[in-house]
Amino acid sequence: MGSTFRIGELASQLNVSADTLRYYEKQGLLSSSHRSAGGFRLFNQGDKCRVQFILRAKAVGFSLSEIKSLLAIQLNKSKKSCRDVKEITASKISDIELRIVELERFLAALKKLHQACCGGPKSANHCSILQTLDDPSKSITD
Amino acid sequence: MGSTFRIGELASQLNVSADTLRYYEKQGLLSSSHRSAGGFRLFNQGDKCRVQFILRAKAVGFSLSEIKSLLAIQLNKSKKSCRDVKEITASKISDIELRIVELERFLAALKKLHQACCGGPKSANHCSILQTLDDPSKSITD
DNA sequence: GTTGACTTTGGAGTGCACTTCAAGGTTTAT
DNA sequence: ATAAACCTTGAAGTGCACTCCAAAGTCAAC
Repeated sequence: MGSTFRIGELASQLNVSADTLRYYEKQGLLSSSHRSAGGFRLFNQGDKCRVQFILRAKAVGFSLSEIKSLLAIQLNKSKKSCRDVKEITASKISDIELRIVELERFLAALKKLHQACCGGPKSANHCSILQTLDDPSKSITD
Repeated sequence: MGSTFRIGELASQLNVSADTLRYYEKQGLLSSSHRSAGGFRLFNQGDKCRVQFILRAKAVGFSLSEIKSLLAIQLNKSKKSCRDVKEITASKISDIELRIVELERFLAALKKLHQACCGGPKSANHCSILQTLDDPSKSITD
């Protein structure tokens, strides 16, 4: 229940290196408060959840500093008001919604391409993402 | 119709720097074939579409080398068979589908958080992404 | 035909997210 | 008590995707 792990154990459980965890700590994404008598870092289940959150956030493309600000919603909880939280979340929500839309555009294009190709050994002259996806009227640039 | 632009014009049209376009060329994402008599790069509408594709792909999180392989579906069209294309697209499709799922998980968590917060000036003690999103049973790590 | 804005090249520098290294100190197993 | 496996720190190194620079060449306008 109240079990703790040393850095190597947590690292292997989460498929990251101990160095990476120390790096996250240095960047302020993890705290370094719990230590053994000899100075070894001790992590608990809550720390593990925190790291898992970081890894998931990274997997969907957030930078470490963005993740830090997401985590800060909780970290500075006594300092931030609900109004702040509502603002931060609203901006992240539209962020993510936009990315999902773009990803779905890609997905549709790739699926179209996937179906168009016969799958046979003939040359792929009629297969091109550019032809399938490109719609100059919809530019991503601001 | 057959109009061409120099690097600075294309760059400003697409909100990137000329250096970035040269960098893409150096990395093999753009060709350097069309030049003026004096050696200036000349881009056409097709090149512009290609860069727009690169920017969109980057925006959803593809690395330049991934984008290169996506573009290669077309570039090497005479060398690649439909079978190759079907393989490449299939793997990218499941890639993107996974990312959409993860993004939607985040989105749901953020929306929940957004609603939970009253939006008032009170402290945000009950607002935390970790509490909202975390489900240790669903790890993203392989 | 010269000014000024633009372009060329190669090479160096930047910020991010690690990764590796060296020289030690800690823990556990025997 | 000692070996083996683990941990500590700071600092240097890596790869990616630019970004900036200098010294030169090109182009359009006056």
